[in-house]
Amino acid sequence: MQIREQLEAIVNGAITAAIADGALALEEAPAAALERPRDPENGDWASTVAMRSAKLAHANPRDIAQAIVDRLPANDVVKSAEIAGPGFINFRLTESALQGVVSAIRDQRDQFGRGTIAEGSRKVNLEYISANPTGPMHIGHGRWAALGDSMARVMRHAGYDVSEEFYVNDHGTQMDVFGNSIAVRYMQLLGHDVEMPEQCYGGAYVADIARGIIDAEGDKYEALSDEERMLAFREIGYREMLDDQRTLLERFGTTFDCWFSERNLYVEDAEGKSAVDRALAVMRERGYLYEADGATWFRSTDFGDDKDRVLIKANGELTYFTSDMAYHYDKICRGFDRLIDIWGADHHGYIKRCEAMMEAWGHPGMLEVVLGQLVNLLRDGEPVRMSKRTGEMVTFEELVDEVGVDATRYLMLSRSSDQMIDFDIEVAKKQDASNPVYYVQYAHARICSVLRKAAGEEGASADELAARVVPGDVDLSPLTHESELALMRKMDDFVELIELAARDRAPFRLTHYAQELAGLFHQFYTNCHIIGEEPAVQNARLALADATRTLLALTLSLLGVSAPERM
RNA sequence: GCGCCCAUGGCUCAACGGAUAGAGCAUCGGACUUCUAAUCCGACGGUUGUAGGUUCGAUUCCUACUGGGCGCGCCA
Repeated sequence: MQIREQLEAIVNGAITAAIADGALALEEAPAAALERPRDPENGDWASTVAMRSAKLAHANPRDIAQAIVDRLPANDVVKSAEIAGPGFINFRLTESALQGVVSAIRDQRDQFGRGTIAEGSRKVNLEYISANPTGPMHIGHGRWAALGDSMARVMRHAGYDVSEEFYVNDHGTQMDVFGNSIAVRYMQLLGHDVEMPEQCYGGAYVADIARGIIDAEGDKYEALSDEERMLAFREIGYREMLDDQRTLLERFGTTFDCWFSERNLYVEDAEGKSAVDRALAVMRERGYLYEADGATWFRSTDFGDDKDRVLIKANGELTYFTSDMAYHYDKICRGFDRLIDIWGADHHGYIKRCEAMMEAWGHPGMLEVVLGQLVNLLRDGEPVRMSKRTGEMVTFEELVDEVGVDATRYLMLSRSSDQMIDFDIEVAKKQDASNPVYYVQYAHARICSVLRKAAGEEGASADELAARVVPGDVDLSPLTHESELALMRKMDDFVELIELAARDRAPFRLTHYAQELAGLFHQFYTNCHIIGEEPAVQNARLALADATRTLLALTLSLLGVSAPERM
C-alpha cells in the first residue's frame, strides 16, 4: 500500500472518530484532503480538511484540526502531526515509512507506480501526427510524435488501454497533385520542356523521387499518358514517403498500433457501400444533413458550431471533413471508450465541427482534442526557416540528425502542450547544464558507475551489478540523513505524478520530476559517501542509489528518452 | 469582427483553489590527491500584464481590458 493510502486511512479514522463523539458537528465525513505542502518545512503531507469543513461545521478550523489530531489512531507512518497557519494539519512521516518506498521500487522495478484507472473510458484511441504522405515531416510533427508517444506510455503506465494510431491521408486530391509533381520532374529530367504548375509540390525531395525512378526503372514511364504516369508516380511517391515517415518515427522511438489508410474508408463492401457511404447514410437518417446550393451540408450549428459544414461539394466531390467523419465513426464502431486526437494549434477551428459530429452520433464528449501549440525553430536565437542543405523548410529528420533523439524528445516534452516552443538548435545541441536532458542522464550514469565500482567490475550491466552488489534483504534503517530522506520523499511522489500526468495528458510533468529526482540524487551523492562506509550503511545507500537508478530509468523511458549507463 | 492558446525574477519555465510564489540558465562568490565536477554549496533577482469579482484563502476560477501567437474555405 502506498504511503498516501495509509495516511488517508489514518486521517479518515480520526475524522470518523471526531464525528462519532460529537467533536465535529457534521453529518457526513469529509474527505481527508491530503496534499503535498510546497514548502518541505510544512511536513511531508498536509490535510486541509479542517479549513474545508469549518463553514459547514460552524467551528474554528484550528479547533477542528485539533479534534482530528487528538483522535489519530495508532500507526507507524505518522511521526508527527501539527496544526499550522489557518488550520493545516501537517504530517511528518516516519523514516521507516519513507524507507518503504525504496523497497517498493526495488521489488516492483519498472512496474512501480503502475496504476489501474478506476474511472471509465479505459479503452483509448490516441491519434497523432497523421502527416500527409506527400512530403517530409516538419518540426511540428516532431512535437506531436514526442507528445503522443509519451502520452501513450504514461497513460498505459497509469492503467489505460491505449491504442496509438496514425491516420494516413492518402485519398485526397493532394495525392494526385503529388503524383503529378513527380511526373513533371521526371519528364524534365528526361529533357522534356514541361513546367511545374502552380499549387504543386516544388520541394527538392520531389525531384529526388523522380531521379530515383529513373535510376531504378529508366524512361519506361515516358511513353505513358499524363494520367497513367501521374497515377503510377503517385503510388511510388506515396510508398516512399510513408516508408520514410515510418523509418524516421521508429528511429525516434515512436511506433503505432495502427496505420489507418484513408483509402480504406472508400473501399466498397459486398453491398457496394463504403464506410463513407454508411457514415453519410447514418447522418442522413438522423436528420442532420440537408441540401443547399447544390451541396450537401452537415447541420453542425445544431451543436454549437459557427456554421454548417459542407460534406458533398456541388461538383460531387467529398470534403476532407467527410472522410474525417467516416473515420471517427469507424473508431466508434471499433469499440473505443474515448478518442483522443492531437492536433496543431492551427487546426483549433476544426474542433467544434468534430465535437458536433460526435454529438450527432450520440457520443457527446467522447472525443478529446489535445491541441499542441506550434514550434518555432531557432538557431542562436535567430529564426530558422531554411535548411542549409536544401534551402527549404528544415525537416524533422534534419533536426534529429543534428540534435539527436534524446535531446529533441526531451526538449519537445519539457513544456506544457499549450505552451509555444522556441526550439533553438544550438541550445539543444549543448551538452552542458543548460540542457537538462544530460543532467538527468548523468545522474543515471553516475549511479551505474557507483555500482560498477562497488562490484569491482566493468563489464556487466547495471541490473546485473545491482543484483550482485545489493543484498536482497538489505536493512534500510541507516537511511536517515536529510539528503537521503529528501530523495525518498521525491520517490514517493512518483505514484501521484503518474496519475496527474495521465489524467491531464501532460507528460511534460515527468521532465520536471526527472530533473528534481536527479538533483536530489546529486545532492545525496555529494553529501553521503557510499563505497567504503561501514557495511550496513554502504548496503543501504547502494539500495537507495539503485532504487533511484530504477526510477530515473523508468521516468526517462516514459518520456522515450534513453538512460545511458556511461557518459 | 468572432474563436482558441499564452502573459510569473534579465532569459526559459513550475506551482490538483492553499501557507513566506519555486527551479534551471545568466551574473557574482565558493568546493575536485576521496564512489564520474556533464556535479555540489552560497548570493543576487518578484506588486504573478491591468482593473474588478467569487471565498476562510486566487498565480490558479469568473468578467472586462492590454499585449503576443494561431485560426476563421464547397483546401487538405
